[in-house]
Amino acid sequence: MLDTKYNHLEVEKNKYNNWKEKGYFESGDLSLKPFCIVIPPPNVTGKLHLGHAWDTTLQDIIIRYKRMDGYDALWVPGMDHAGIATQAKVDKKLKSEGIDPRSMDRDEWLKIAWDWKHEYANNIHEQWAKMGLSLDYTKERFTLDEGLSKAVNKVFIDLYNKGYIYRGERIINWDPEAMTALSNEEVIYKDVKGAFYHLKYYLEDNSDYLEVATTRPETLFGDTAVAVNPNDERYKHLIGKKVKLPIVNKLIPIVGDIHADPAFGTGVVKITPAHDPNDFEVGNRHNLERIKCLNPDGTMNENACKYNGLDRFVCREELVKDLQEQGLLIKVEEITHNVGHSERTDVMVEPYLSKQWFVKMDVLAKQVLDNQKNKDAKVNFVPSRFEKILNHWMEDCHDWCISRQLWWGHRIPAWYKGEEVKVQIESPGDDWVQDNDVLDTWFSSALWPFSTLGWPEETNLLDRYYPNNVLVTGYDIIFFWVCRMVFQSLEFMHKRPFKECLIHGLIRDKEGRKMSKSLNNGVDPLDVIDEYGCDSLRYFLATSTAPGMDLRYDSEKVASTWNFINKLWNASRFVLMNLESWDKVEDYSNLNNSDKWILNKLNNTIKTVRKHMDKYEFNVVGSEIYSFVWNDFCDWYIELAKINMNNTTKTVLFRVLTDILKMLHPFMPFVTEEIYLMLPIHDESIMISSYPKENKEFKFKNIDTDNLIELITRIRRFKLENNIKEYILVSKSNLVLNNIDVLMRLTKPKEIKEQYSNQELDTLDINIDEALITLYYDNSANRERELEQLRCEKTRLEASIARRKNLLSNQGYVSKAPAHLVENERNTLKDEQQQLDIINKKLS
RNA sequence: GGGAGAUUAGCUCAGUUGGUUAGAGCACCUGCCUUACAAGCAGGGGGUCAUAGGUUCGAGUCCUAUAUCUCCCACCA
Repeated sequence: MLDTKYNHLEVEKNKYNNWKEKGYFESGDLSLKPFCIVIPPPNVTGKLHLGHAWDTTLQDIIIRYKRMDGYDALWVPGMDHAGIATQAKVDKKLKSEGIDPRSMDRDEWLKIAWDWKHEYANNIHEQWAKMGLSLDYTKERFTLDEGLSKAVNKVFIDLYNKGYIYRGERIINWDPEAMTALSNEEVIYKDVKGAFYHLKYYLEDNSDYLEVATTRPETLFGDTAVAVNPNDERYKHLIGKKVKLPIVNKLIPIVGDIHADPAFGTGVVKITPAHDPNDFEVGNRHNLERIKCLNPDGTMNENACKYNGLDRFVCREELVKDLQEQGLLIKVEEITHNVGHSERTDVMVEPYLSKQWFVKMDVLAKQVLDNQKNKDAKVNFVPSRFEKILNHWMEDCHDWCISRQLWWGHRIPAWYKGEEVKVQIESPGDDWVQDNDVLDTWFSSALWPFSTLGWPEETNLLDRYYPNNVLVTGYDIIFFWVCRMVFQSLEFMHKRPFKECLIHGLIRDKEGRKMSKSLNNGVDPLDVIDEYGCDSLRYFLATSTAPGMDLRYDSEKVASTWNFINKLWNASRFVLMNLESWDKVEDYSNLNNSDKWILNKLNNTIKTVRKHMDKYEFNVVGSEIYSFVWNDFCDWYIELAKINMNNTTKTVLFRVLTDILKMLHPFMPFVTEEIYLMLPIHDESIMISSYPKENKEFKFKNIDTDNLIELITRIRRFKLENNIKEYILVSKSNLVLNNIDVLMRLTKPKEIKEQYSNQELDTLDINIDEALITLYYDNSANRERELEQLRCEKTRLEASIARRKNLLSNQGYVSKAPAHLVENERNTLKDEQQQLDIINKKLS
C-alpha cells in the first residue's frame, strides 16, 4: 500500500538504473517505425543548468511518448568539446596551480584536457540520470571522438576542394585573452562607457590641422592615412596632401573615400587598415600599407615606439596624457558605445589583421534559402515564426572564420612547405608542417545530426534514422547552430538534417531577468529535484508556457505541481485500496451512468492529449490532464464511485487510473512508474507499455451525469449562500429518482420525495434540462435577504434575456452564424424566461 | 537602421481556424479535520483583454496606426 503522502525522494530512488540495465532506453527494433532525436550536446565545461533541464525534458517527453506509441525511438546522447570554453577553463585551473599552460608541450596539455573532459562528462551523466532522461547510451558520441573527427576532416577537405573553404588575410575578431580568432557570432556587443578623443593631425606644412576623432587612440601607430569624403567641401582640396601622424611624426596621405561620412563627427577618419574592418577596405581601395601595432596578447608591439610592451589600455592612458602635453589633444568627449566582447572570456575583442581559414558562405546559404521554399524538403520550425531567423541569417551572412588558435579541437588538415599548401589528412612528407590551429567548435557541431549516426561511413543507423525527426533547442542558438546544421546537411547529405525544429525560449528568474553568474540568480536543477522531485520540475518546465516563449522559474509553481502529484498519489491510494478486492478481470458489463460519463471523458482526454502531444503543445496537454485528473476523476468520479462500488466500478477505476498514469508518464516518469507497478495488472514497466488510444466502445450517449453535477452544485451553492441547514428535495424527475443515494450523500437533504406540499415553507425551483426540482426549506429568518437575492437574480436574468433577444432579432446573426449556436441561444433564452417567470411569481 | 515578441484577474501565464457573459495556478473571502488527500474538501469574489480607429451579423483573436517593455541582427571613425 502507498504511504499517505507522496515522497519524491523515495519514489525516484533506484528506478533510473533499473530502466537503463533492462535496456529500455535502447533503440533498434526493426519491426517498428523509426523516430530519432539527437541531443544538443552540452559543453563539457561544467554543470547543467535549468535551461538544459528544460531542453532535455522536452526531448524526453517526445521520446517517451513515441516509444510508448509504438515507435523505435532513438535519442542519441553526446557532448561537445566546446573549444574555447574548455580550453579557458583548463588553462585557468593550470594557472591556479602555478603552471603556465602555454609553456607546456601540446600533447601534455591535451592529456590534462582529456582528464578534465572525463571528469565533467561524468557529472553530466549523473545529471541526466537525475533528470530521468531515456537516452540510448549505446550510441553516445563526443565531438572529438574518432568517428566525428573523421567526419570533420572529410567536410573540411571536401569544402576546400570545392572552393568553399579558403585561407586569407582579413580583419577578424581577436580575443587577446584566449589569443585566438573568433567568428562574428562569438562576439557580443555591450554598451560601455568610453570616449571620443579628438586629436590634431597637422598638415605637412604645419599651416593647419585636421581634427580626427577616435575611440581607440592607441591604434594611431597603425594609421597609414586619414580619409575625408571626396564631396566634402571643407576638406576636398586637401586630398592628396599629407598630415603628420601625432607622436610618430610620420607623414601619411589624406585620401578621399566615401567611407568618411561628412555628417559624422568631424568628417575626418584616421585609417588603420590592420585594426579595423572598414579601414581595411579603405586601405585596399587606396593601396595603403597595413601596419599592426598590437601583439596577439593585447600589448603594444614595436611599432608603438616607447609604448612597446604596454597593455593596450595602459598605452591608451599614457598616450592620451602625452598627446595632451604636446597640445595635440583637443578634447575628450565621453560617450557610451557598443563594443564587442568575447563570448567566452568577456574581454574586449580587437579587430585584427590575421591569416585565417574561412568558409565561403554565399552558395551554401543560397542552398538553404532555396530549400526552405520547398515545403516537402524544408525544416519546419515550431512555432513557425522562427523560420524567419534562419532565413534572415542566411540572407545576410558573411564568410565564416573557422580557424582558432587553440589546442583543444579538431586540428586543421592543412600542411605547409614554404608558400605551398596541401589540404589532406596524412602528412605529405617530412619537410611539411601541419597547421597548428584547430577548427571552430561549431564546425563539428554543425555535422552533429549525421556524424553521430556514423557518417561518413554508410551505416545502417544513417539509413534508418536520418533525417532526424525533430531537433529541440532554444531560439538563442538558431544562428549559431541550427543554421549551420542545415547548410552542412544540405551540402553533404542532400537532405534537411531534421524534419522539424522545436524551439523553446530562455529560462529566467522570478523577476524575469536572465539567469547569470554575475547576478547570481541561477537555480541548480539538482536543488529543485531535491526539494520537489524531478517529476515536479519536469512537469513545471514542460507545461508552464506556450511553445517558443520564455519561462520564469517560480518555485511556487513547482510546489503547486508537487501538490498535483500528491493528489494523483492519493487518488491512486484510493483506487489501489479498492482494487485489493477486485477480481482482476476488466468487466464493463454493468456500467452505470457515472462510469459511462468518466469513460467518455477519458476518451475525450486521450484524443485531445494526443492531438496536442503531436503538436508539441505540452502546456495544453498539461492543463487537459490536470483538470481531468483533479476535476473530473477526483472531484466527481471517485466521489460517485464510493456510493456504488462494485466490480464494474473497480474495473473503471483501474482503467482510468492506468490511462492517466500512461499519459502522465512522459512528463513525470518516476511517480507514474511507482504507482503503475502497484496496479493489479501491469506490464513490466510503464515506459514500455502502450500509450492510451481512444476506445470506440467507450462512447456513450444520453448520460445524465452532467445534469446531476449541475444540480448538486446548485444545491450546495444555494445552501451555503443562504445558510440552509435542513431542506426537503422534491421531484418526479428521473434525474432525481435515479440518483437518490448520490443526492442523499452529496447534498444531504432531510428527505427526498416525489410529491410534497407545505405552505409554511419557502421553496426554490431548479430547472435542469427538462427536470423540475423543488427545494422546501424554512427561511423565515432570512426573508429580507432572500428577497434581495431574488431581485438581483431578476435583474441579471432580465439583462441576459434582453441581450439574447437582441442577438436573435439580428438578421445577420441568425442567417450567418452556425446553426447550432443559434439553436443554443434559443434554448438558453427559453430556460431563462422560465426562470424569470418563477422569480416573478415569488416576488409578486 | 532592419526584424521578432510581449501588453489579458493582485502575481505568473493560457486562450487553436473570429462565434457572442474571457480560463488556469498561486494569492484573497466564507464554511468544513466528510473514513484517498487539511500541501485537502465545498462554495465565492475579482478582468471595459495597452490605446485609438477599421473590417464583420459578431473581435482578446483579423487589418491600420500609437504607446510602453523585451530580445535579435546591422552600424557606430
